[in-house]
Amino acid sequence: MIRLTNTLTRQLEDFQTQGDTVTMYVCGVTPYDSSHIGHAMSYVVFDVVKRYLTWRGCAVKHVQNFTDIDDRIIERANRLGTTTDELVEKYINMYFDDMRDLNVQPADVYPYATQEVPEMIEIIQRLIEKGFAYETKSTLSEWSDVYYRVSAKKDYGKLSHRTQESLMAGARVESGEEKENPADFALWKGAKAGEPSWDSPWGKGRPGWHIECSAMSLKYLGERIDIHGGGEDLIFPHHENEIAQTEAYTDAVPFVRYWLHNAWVKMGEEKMSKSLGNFITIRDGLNKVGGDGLRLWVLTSHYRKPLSFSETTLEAAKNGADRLRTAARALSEAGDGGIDLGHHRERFAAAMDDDLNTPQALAVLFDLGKEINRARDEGKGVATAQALLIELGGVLGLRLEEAGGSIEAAPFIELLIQIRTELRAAKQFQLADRIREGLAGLAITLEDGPQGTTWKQD
RNA sequence: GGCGACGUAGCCAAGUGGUAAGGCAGGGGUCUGCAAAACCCCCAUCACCGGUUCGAAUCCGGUCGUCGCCUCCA
Repeated sequence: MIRLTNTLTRQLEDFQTQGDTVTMYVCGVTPYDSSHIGHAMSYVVFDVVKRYLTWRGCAVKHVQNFTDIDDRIIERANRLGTTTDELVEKYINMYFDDMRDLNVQPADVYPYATQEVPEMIEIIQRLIEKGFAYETKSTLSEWSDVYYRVSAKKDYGKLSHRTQESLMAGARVESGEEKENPADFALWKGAKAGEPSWDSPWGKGRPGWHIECSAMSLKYLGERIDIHGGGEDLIFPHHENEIAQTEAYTDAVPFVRYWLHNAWVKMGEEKMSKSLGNFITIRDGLNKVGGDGLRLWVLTSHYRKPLSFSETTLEAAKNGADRLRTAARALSEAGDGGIDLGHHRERFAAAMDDDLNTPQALAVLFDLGKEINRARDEGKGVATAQALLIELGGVLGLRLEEAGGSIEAAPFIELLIQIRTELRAAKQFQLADRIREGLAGLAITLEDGPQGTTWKQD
């Protein structure tokens, strides 16, 4: 039985699906800049959720949005003298490149906020009709804003576990906004001069941030979904507001069965974030330690605990990934090496069942790797055990079967290895070493073993 | 101020009542043409104080410290 911590109840709950297919909605990025390794953490975590559920026999339908219109995008496009469309396209492409190299499986649908505006308008209209929203004149725009009326629903605050009173005390009101209540939030923003806008019953404007996820999850996954995920910092206000809107609109409660949130990446003692400027991009991380290295770094810590970033922890993860890869790839005859494979498989599943305890699951992989190495040193065939290591590593999204990096050069490397093997057999060690050193200069490491020579790319 | 999380070896990090997983780094060996890898061995009593218990890192109370959300944020 898989158990997950549900943010809504703050409890570890048994995971049960409502239908044949698990429906999962994950909040995507706002593509106005490169993604940093904090984003990598989130998408790796939910990729592992999906891979694990799939491994356990569930079909999963995964939807992830792109917020392709918002203040930051407009501001940045203006500053760079480009259009919001061009800016967004550039960073979405970059995002897909990052995810590909991180071995994150693509979502089934990637809706864009700007392409779902009619659906959002329909929801907003209905919310107004039902008394959950109201139109007001903004002093910043010639058109109207529409706000969600927080006081209209008594369970507002249930996800973040806050009372309406405490929220009203802390709420901020931008100048020019004409809200009934400081805690009310925008469903629709009247267009200011020069902003991209869409026609609506309230004039020209654009959707508020939260409404897109309500519209998209409804459209692509239905009124009740199994899993909704995202970073911890989205709990309030984003997900709180999503619940309010969606449940007010559909009356189907709960809108989401399991709310899952990952903690943040910390730089030293602080949270890594765009606004603090203390981030490193996914691309930088990939260049330093590769896809498996970066994934392993994320998964060595539990997803609900802050993840420590430093050059040292990143390097440690890379070295750990190399260790697993060595065990998985060493040449060997068929056989289980006398290792109890079922036991390792069960331990792995037990760790993952327990709220996705990836640190423990990884410990199982390292144990298995050690047993493989030991058995192989004793001359036993371990290919079957290696297949299990690769399979379980694959559940975590690791690509242990691959040499790492680009494999276009593989045939040439294999040829050099063959020549070097002949040179060594002829005791031409100087020439053999020149080949090894030359490859080392190209970031290719050769390792000689009883069964032959293997290589890996750093 | 409200809500929440955390404090485990040099570093990262599991473990939530029965005498501390795993990884990285480090030290010592074995193996190897050399190297790398691998293998073997070594390396903590869990922030502090008090309590409950036969027994606590794990439960309760308190102290100190750190961080997050409450405003855009994965």
